[in-house]
Amino acid sequence: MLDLQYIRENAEVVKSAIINKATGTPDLVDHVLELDELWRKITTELQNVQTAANAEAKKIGELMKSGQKEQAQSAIAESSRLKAALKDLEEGQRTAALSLDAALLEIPNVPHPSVPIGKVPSDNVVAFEHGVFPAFSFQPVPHWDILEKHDLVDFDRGSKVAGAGFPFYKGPGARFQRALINFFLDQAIGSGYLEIQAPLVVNEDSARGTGQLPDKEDLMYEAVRDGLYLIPTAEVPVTNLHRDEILSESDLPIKYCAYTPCFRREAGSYGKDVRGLNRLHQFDKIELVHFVRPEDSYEALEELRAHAEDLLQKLGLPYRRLLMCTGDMGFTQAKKYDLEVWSAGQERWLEVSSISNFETFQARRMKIRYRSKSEARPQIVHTINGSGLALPRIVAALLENNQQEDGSITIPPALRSYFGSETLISS
RNA sequence: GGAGGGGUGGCAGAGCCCGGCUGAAUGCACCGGUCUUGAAAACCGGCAUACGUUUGCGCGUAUCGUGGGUUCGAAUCCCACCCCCUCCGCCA
Repeated sequence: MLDLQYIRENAEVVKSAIINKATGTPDLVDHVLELDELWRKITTELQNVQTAANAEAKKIGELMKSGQKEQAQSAIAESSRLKAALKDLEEGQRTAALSLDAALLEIPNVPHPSVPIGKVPSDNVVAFEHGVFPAFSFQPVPHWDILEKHDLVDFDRGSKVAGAGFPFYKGPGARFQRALINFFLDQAIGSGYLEIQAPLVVNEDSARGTGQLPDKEDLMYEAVRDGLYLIPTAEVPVTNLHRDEILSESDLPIKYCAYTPCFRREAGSYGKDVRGLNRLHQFDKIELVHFVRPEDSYEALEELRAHAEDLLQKLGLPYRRLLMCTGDMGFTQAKKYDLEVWSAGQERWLEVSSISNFETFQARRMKIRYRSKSEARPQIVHTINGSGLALPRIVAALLENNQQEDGSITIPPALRSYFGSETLISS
């Protein structure tokens, strides 16, 4: 959610943002400004009447005390008349506020000036590439063949027990996951993050706070009876951790890392995009979250990005960093990077991390503020988050890139102590 | 599941029975100052949030879990809902 005053003062900027993000019509801005004006008009009038009513009530108290009953009676009559007027104004204000809030929620975050303007994925800028593609003396196979050969993941029984996209990981497959989780967490802790174990369900307020509601409810599994949502990412509970709080400036920056399973309905996908581990309804991810002062947020974005890239480098995975264009970056982000690893068996890039600066967009909804020494009022923090990292596609890329002619898989040195051996072979 | 207690400012905690003098005592934290070589202590002053309005000082409105009601007037009385805590039971 953007600051209303900002929209008033920067209407054209916000309109361009809507156009560049292709997320609605710029008329929304005018609509918001009209509703804002209406709301303010009603509010001013309402407050004037309230002032009169308050004065009258106070007068009555004094008259009663001094025994001037007659004057008190006429004041009571006047007060009753004001009260009737208040009712209509209050109703009008409420209606105006609801419309205004609803319209405001339709306005996307404004992209940072450094974000390229574009509409489609091909407009994203490849900002960085690292590593070399692995060379093979044989034809490398996609990871689903490897998973089957070594019996690492059981998709069919997962389908039976839960549904498509809910696999069982078995033996070395499960162990490999656990190794990655521990490796990622230890790396994050070493970089100064505080480890968090978060609830895997959140309430409606939390889902709204990070922007999953109102319009992305199809993304989430819902426990209707209890009004809870299964988290689509740890970003939701971890960012909401400080909802409705005023932090002290000395608390910042706050950096959390959290491992959680993530649940996504992801309706409407098909084909090779969802083959194997490429896209699942439940997957594991380590999420990194920063709460920072506004002036520090772009530095923090690069810092978090570097932490995520460091993991890929330590795993020896060739990857590239995309700077997402306005049309492909999402509603709530001000700037976003995607990290993609090269998957040699499928010969394609797989997205494994998405790193974004939300500026005040999330924090304003959640009322996460801090007391600043230089400002009289509490300031809204900036939030930044990114995956560090999402497991399934990392598993896919590691299996595909490190496969050997004899069918075994070489484990990257950084993971060996976690996995317990140098190679993965059939048990 | 049974019984009881409670939700007040950054935190702790009065006020509620007996409605107006309470946007709210007091303490802590925090900020500024005096003192000090410096710090601590002591002392003095400031300090809820949001919105509206104003060039500004300021003024106004709302907010004591949420929503509704009674009343000229509600933190305070009534109703509903949400949440938390304690004890007992059950259980990993």
